[in-house]
Amino acid sequence: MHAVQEFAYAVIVLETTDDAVPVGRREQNKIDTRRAIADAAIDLALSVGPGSFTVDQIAVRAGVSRRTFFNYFHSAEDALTVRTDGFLDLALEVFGRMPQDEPLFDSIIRAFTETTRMEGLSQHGALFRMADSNPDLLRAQLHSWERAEVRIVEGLRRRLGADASELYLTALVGSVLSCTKAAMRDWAAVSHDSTGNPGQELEERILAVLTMLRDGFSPRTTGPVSRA
Amino acid sequence: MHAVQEFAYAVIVLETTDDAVPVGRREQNKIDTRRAIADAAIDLALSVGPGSFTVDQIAVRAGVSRRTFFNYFHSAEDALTVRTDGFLDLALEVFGRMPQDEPLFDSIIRAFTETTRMEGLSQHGALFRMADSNPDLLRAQLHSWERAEVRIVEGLRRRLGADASELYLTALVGSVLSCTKAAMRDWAAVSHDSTGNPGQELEERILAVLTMLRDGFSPRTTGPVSRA
DNA sequence: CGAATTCTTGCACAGCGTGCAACAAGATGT
DNA sequence: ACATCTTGTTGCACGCTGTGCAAGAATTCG
Repeated sequence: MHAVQEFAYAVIVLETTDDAVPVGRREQNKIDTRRAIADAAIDLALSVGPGSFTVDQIAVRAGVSRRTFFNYFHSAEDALTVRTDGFLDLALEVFGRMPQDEPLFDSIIRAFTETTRMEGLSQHGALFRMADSNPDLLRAQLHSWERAEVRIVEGLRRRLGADASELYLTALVGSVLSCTKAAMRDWAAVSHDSTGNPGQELEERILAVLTMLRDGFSPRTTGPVSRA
Repeated sequence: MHAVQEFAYAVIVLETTDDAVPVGRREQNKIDTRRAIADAAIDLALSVGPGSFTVDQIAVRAGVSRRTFFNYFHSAEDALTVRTDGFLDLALEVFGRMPQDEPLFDSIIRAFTETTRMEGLSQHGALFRMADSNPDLLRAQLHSWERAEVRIVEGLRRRLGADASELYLTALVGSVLSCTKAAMRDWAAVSHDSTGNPGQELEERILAVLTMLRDGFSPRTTGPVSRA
């Protein structure tokens, strides 16, 4: 019994008008279920804290059986990484739309900074901070970045062709993601009590740190953004 | 009943003459037990493959109860990261011995390349490759690198003083570790059937990739090492 | 509508991770 | 050497995890 399914028609109409891709009922139900589970997990994590709830509770809240939960995610923490996955997937997609003749690092920087503007960032900060006190969640998030790294390397290989060695590609992408991760961590660490535009603050950090990476690290430039 | 403890005397003598730090029996037993567990886990992983054995099997092989295993490690995969932890700890220690007036990146590069020469690398490659087919082990390893990142940031902060922002530090260390990780992955991927000196091959990769990072990535240099 | 496909669900089961209390081994002081 | 305190080990119990399997329900297809 899908709790989600009650809204199936409405959602289909909305999604269809958006994508103009008439997706079947099966596929749509799976998308909805996945969403419902992820939302339930995030809600729970935000309310009672990460690691303080069971898979059963997520399943109940999502209107799904325990077994079905495990058909979609391997663990409770995995359900909390859909936001991270989504962000990185979107960044990759945006990157794919960049002009091929543009300098590589300009494309990379723009891909990430522009992605920041589209994504709802409200939950990202909280999720990031949770990882500080929850090793399992941290691992899940690290895995999420790792999976994205593989996809991005593939996308980059398509752009650079066979010129670049595998080592160069993985080192480059790994560094870019490490810097982005550092920027998001730093951004998430500052308390977001309605001070300025959060999205812009993140964008500035990403820009700063990726520029630093492009030009080579050097101790003289200690970075424009500093924290107490 | 420690199986390890049978050798307690001999080990103590050896260790004491090495370190000149007379460590108590308690502490020494813990070190031995930890070693025994880790060795048992790695042996099992190498023989039957990762994820194909239980904690009980590790405990039995280490001559320790199941409960004691969990006093030392949180999971079977955690016991497989002691090598990675050791490598990164050693690198940090070597880095700490570098002259303060040396250019930062020279110290970093030398710290890693020299660490490669001291560490027994036989198991590192195998452990790295295992992670490809075992998500849990991959997560554990990623976590290991993450923990090291924190320690290294701290060590670097001590060297750079308060000049460097937290964002700069984490981005720098994260990139360095990502590059090193990429080098080790690339190195581990090639089959090590007695072709040349494995240690040197790894060292070359680390040197290449960290130099690239220091000078800034640029698509013209596609990296000296290429794979089929 | 009937058949084929695919998803959900309940069940069962081995294994995980931890709190707890009893016990053993090492450390400490006289 | 002995009594005592501290610290580490062990077995037990218990709830939760993750997965294979088969039955049933929903969707798709002809």
